[in-house]
Amino acid sequence: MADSVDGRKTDAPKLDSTLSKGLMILETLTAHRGGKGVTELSKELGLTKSNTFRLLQTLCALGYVRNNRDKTYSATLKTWQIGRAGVENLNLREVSRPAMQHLANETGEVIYLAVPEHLQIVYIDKIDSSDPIRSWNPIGGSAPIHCVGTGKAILAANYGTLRDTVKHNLVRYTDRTITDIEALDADIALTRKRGYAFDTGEFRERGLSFGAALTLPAGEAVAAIGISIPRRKLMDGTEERLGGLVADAAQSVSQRLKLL
Amino acid sequence: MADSVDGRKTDAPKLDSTLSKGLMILETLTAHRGGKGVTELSKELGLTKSNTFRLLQTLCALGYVRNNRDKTYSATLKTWQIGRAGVENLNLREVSRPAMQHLANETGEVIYLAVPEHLQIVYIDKIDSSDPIRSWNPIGGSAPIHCVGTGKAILAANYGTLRDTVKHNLVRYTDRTITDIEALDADIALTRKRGYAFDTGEFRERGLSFGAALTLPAGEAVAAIGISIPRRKLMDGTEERLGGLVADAAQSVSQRLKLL
DNA sequence: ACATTTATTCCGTATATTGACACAAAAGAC
DNA sequence: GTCTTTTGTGTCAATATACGGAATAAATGT
Repeated sequence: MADSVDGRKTDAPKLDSTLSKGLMILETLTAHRGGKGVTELSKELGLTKSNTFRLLQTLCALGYVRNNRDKTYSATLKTWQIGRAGVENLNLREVSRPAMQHLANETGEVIYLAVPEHLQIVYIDKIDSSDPIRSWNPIGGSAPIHCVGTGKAILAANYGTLRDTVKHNLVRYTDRTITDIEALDADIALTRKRGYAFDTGEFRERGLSFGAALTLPAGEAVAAIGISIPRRKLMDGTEERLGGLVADAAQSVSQRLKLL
Repeated sequence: MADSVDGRKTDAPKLDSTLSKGLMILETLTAHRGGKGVTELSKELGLTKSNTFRLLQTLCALGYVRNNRDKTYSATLKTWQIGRAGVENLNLREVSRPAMQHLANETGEVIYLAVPEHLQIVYIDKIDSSDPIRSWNPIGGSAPIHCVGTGKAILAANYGTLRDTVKHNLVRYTDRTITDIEALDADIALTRKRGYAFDTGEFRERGLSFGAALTLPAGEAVAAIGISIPRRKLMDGTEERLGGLVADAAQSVSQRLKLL
């Protein structure tokens, strides 16, 4: 009841503490360039030195962590390798690439491929623009689902199951962020009608984005393709053009997904 | 002394079992497309159903695993996201990209970026060739350090510290694999002399590769750039040309690394 | 040389994890 | 439709497991 906002440090509600701690250590180590010492880690995570030490030992034995010769511990690439297998399994990237490339050529803007995760979307692929002023989300990065193009597109496709969950999580990021469920209802309806989602700077003030969902035969959205542009580039007709393009691209990829 | 070759199933020497089991589950789930049931998992890993169940619960609570509505569990992308941060920290990819792209344009072959990990190298980036018959290592994949171009390049740069370790691990993969330490000594010496490593099909019969190391100011190799080509493409002068190119590329990237 | 910080080991103890069993809810057989 | 089998989920006591504190060792700084 106390961890709804923070959700991090937290009293464990009822979970295997040792696994939990081990993963915390892993997270901490991967997040930090270079190694950390035992003491440093234990303080940071509020654990005993002994405990931290033993956890590190097993993480080493399992190959997730390396013990550098200067007595400092750092994460190996194993975590990434394992995680990558997961991404590869949904070979969305491969299937989506051609359409994304086409979009990139056609628009010259940054193209994203994103999948839903909790109430966020995670970018699993992108094609960069040559424009020096361009969107800066890295692959692996995430954004709230209710205020970016890709997210709203996915939301629109699965609104039945998602509406109630997002309802209480409409966090504000900019003036334009939709924080009212009724406004969201309307926006989603519009999205469904025109076939693409349009984010008018609801997450980052100066960054607009378009999105359209990739759907399985069952109709469920598993990902979305998106285009991001700087606000200043928005001109008459731009919205319709980019929106149409991204919708077409998503359509064509969804088509391919059926054949797998 | 029993797990030096295999290193996998293993008798735990003395490690926190719960963390170990939890990570096993995570590995298994990420490796398998689609979800697995708790019974299936428990059988596969030789654990109790209750135990598996509880571990899954905590993995869910921590966001690493999702419980699908058909009662099956599957890995989320969290593992990957976390691991990715680790890769991002060495922003080698960013720095290396231009040189790799140049190599790709110049040669039309597959270009790899690899980092050492234990006695292997892990591919952290690549640029694909349009050639239908091309190298097939995925990003995130790995290869033995002593028989691919990138690996041997790294080996050559850090031979002082690595020689003794690889000495007992010269596993054979093809007829050409170097399994004799003295032969390796000679090959490494040659590599240092000419500035690039040349793998004549020592890992995969039909796949040749070139490699050159990326070194830090201190002289330590942290990664390598490689070119892979099908054996049939090897002609007079090809070796010198590709070797020279990859050496130059690595040189230029190493230069940039100094400025960070 | 001494003081201080850090990594590593030891060990008795209690807590947190475990596995057998029980129950519920599907799935499948017929 | 009922019965059987399989799967997911909860319970609970037993004890093995992981824990924390203190002791040691190694490194670092002064």
